[in-house]
Parts: sequence; C-alpha cells; structure tokens
Amino acid sequence: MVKTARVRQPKTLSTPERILQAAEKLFSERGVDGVSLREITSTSGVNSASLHYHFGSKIAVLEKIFELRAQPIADKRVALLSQVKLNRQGRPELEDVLRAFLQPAFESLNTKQGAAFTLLRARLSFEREEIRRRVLDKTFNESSRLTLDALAKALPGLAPAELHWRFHFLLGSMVYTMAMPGRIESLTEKAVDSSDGPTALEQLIRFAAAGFRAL
Amino acid sequence: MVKTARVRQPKTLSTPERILQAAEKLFSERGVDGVSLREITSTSGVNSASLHYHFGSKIAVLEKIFELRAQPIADKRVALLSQVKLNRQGRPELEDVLRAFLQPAFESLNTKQGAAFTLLRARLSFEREEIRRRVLDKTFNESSRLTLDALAKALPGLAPAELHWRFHFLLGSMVYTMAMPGRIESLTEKAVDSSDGPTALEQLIRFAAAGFRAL
DNA sequence: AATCGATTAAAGCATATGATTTAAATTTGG
DNA sequence: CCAAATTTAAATCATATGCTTTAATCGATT
Repeated sequence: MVKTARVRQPKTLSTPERILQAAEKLFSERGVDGVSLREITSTSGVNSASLHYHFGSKIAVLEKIFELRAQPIADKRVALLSQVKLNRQGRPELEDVLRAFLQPAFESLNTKQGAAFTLLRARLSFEREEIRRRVLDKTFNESSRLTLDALAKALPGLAPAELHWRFHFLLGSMVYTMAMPGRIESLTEKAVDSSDGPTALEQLIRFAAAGFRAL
Repeated sequence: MVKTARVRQPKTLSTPERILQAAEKLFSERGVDGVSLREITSTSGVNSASLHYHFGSKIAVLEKIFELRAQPIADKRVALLSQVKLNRQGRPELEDVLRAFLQPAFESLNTKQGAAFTLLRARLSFEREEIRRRVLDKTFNESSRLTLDALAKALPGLAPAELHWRFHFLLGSMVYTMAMPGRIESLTEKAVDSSDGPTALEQLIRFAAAGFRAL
C-alpha cells in the first residue's frame, strides 16, 4: 500500500475543476452539511490552501457549481420552450410544454457528471433554507415562470390556483425522481429504475399531463 | 436579560419527551446532520448527560421519534385502506385508495407537533442513505405495499411497471408538498400554501387520480 | 427516613471542522 | 529567461462536535 497516494488525475482537469467535480459528487451523495472541506480536498487530491485560494469557502464552491451547471439547464429549458409549436388557436400542446421543462434536467442524467449535479440539485430542494434560496431559486425561477405561462396557455380552462398546485406536484415528482438514482424504493425495486432517464421522462410526462388535465 | 435562563416547560412533559419534541423540531428544520446534540439539549432545557442516559446517541433519538410517531400514521393508513368500500366488481375506487394513503400524513399537519414530524419525515427521504434505510423504509413499507395492492385492484388495466412509476411520482408530490410548509415557492407564492393540509390533500388526490388513470 | 431512579452542573476526551497562514516549490505565459 | 500565477506541505486557530464521566442532588415510593 502506497502511503498518502497522490490521486493525480490525468491533468486534463485544472485544480478548480477537480475541486468542483469532487464537491459536486460529495454534495450530491451526502448533502452540503454532510461533507467537510477536508473530504473535498482529499478526494480531489487538492491542497486545502488551494481551495481557499480559488474559492474561499465551502458555500462559495457550491455557488460556483450552480453557476456553471444550472444556468445551461435553465437556458436550454428556455430555448426548448420557445420552440414549442402552437396550434391553430395559438396554444401549445401540454405534453410539449412538459417535455421542454423536464427534458434538460433528465437528459443530464446520462453523463456521470450531469447525474451528480442533478442529484445535488434535487437534494438541495430540501437543504437549509438559507442555502436553498441562495442558489436554487435565482437560477431556476425564470424558466419556471416561463413554463407556468406556457402551461396556462396550454390549459385555458384551468384556474390559476389549480395550475400552481399541479405545477408544485410536478416539481415534487421531478425532484423526487431525480434524487433517487440507485437508491431504489425497496417496494418498487424491480419496476422503477430512476436512473433510466428517458423512461422516467416519458412516464412523468404522461402522468403529469393527465394530472394537469384533471376535472 | 436573564443569564442562562432555564427554559423550564410547564413540567407536563417528561425529560425524554422534551428531548424528542425539541429534536423533532430541529431535525425537521435543518436535517439530522445540521443539528448538534448541544442544540437539542439546550433547546429542550435538558442536560446532555440526560440525553445520554435516556437515548445514548443522536441517531437513537431519531429512531425513537419514528417509533413513536410513524407507526400510528402507518397503522391509520392500514385501517383506512381496509375500510375502503368495494364496488360490484369487488374493486375499490381509485380516489378512495389515494385518500386512505395520503390522509394520515396530511392530517397530521394540523397540530404543531405533527407538522414537525411530517416535515421531518419528508426531509428524511433525502437524507443519507444509511439514516434513511434505518428509519424510513421499515416503517412505511407495509402500508405502501398494501396501497400498491389496492391501487392495482382499482386500476385493473394498468401494467405493473406503470403503476410503480406512478406511485413513485405520487410519493414525490406528497413528500415535496409536506416538506414545504412556510417555505413557499417564490413562484407560486400566493396560490399555493402547502401548510393548508385539507386543500393540499384534495388537490393532490385529484391530480394523482387523473395521473394514475392516464392512457 | 431510606432507597432508587431520574436529573443536574460541570468537566473532559478525542476528534472534526471551516478557515487561514507561511514559505517553499512548481508551472505558466510573455 | 523571468516574473507572475499557481500549487504544495505543513502547521495553526478557534471552535464545534458526539459522546462520556463524575459527583452531587432531586423526587417519589417504600
């Protein structure tokens, strides 16, 4: 056994990148409070002084992660929403809106890095208020607002209160599903594999579309 | 300002009860890892040696909380499920099954104590695997299994895989809604008040029933 | 009054934590 | 090549943490 084995990555990654990658993984596995700076630095093979040099604090690392990864997802969401076709009445199809909203998050489950961030993002919905507000809301509020508008257009008869409740439920299903890869419900063990992004996406779209159309 | 003010409760509560109540509240607000033993003891006005005397560790406190509060909810669920009426074909109504499953959790939102536990339970869905498995799964698996069976009966045409996915989404919506009292989505600010248990319950039943019936 | 479980204040232990500093070494780009 | 930027090992700080112990006291039951 080599003592204090250096975990030198193939050096395609810069030090800040190594830190962010390790932190992303650790945060997603055990939450922000469950991870220490020392774990981040030892996992990434980076000196603690270097973390301090580049970021300054643990929360700053978290914020950087979001800055880098959440914005593209939100942007993609906005782009997809703007591409949704309108029918003769100038209304989008419900399923199209749902897909535009959900797809960017789910498709990132394909890459290892994306999956870690997706899990982190889901986990963060249940993190301490302070942390949540700091990084989550600001990033996703714009795309969520646009989605709500599009949903309202797709469902002209639906009262705003109902729409908001159902969007809330959709968020819950989405976040819960994204937060569960691997850790399968003991009950649904064989049937549900939340790491299967495409299937999860299609299933959720079908479920939610019917839910939104209720009554 | 009184120094080291003792927070002597009206002594209707025993020391273990005071510990459990304080821990329940703190855990629900900031998660298990976010709370220290010292916070629990100082909030409850109980000596740390007393916590050690009665429980032995932080996790043991958490397990005791679940032992006391989760079982009644699961029991009530089972009771309500057994009372669901069957139609001529011997099938339960979907909405009745959903209500039997959801009601016990949502109605506990009414009392302050119940709300804290409900929030804790929801939060725990996203806690470290080890903690989750330890307290969550074992408590709710039986009632969930019964619910799945009843849902299958209410939806004879539905493939098992679909059923499991949709039950998974239902769990997500439920947990997410229960975990959000107070901390309102900035977006749905006025429309959605997750602390309004009865409304949340009815809305979720309607949404989920339609979702389960999709296709 | 004596007994025994419950409770307390107080201190302690070993370890972990977030953050910071220093001084030397290394890498990088102009 | 050289100066600036980066990275490193190592140590340090003050504080927090989970958990434990001791010795004294309280309170109710016998």
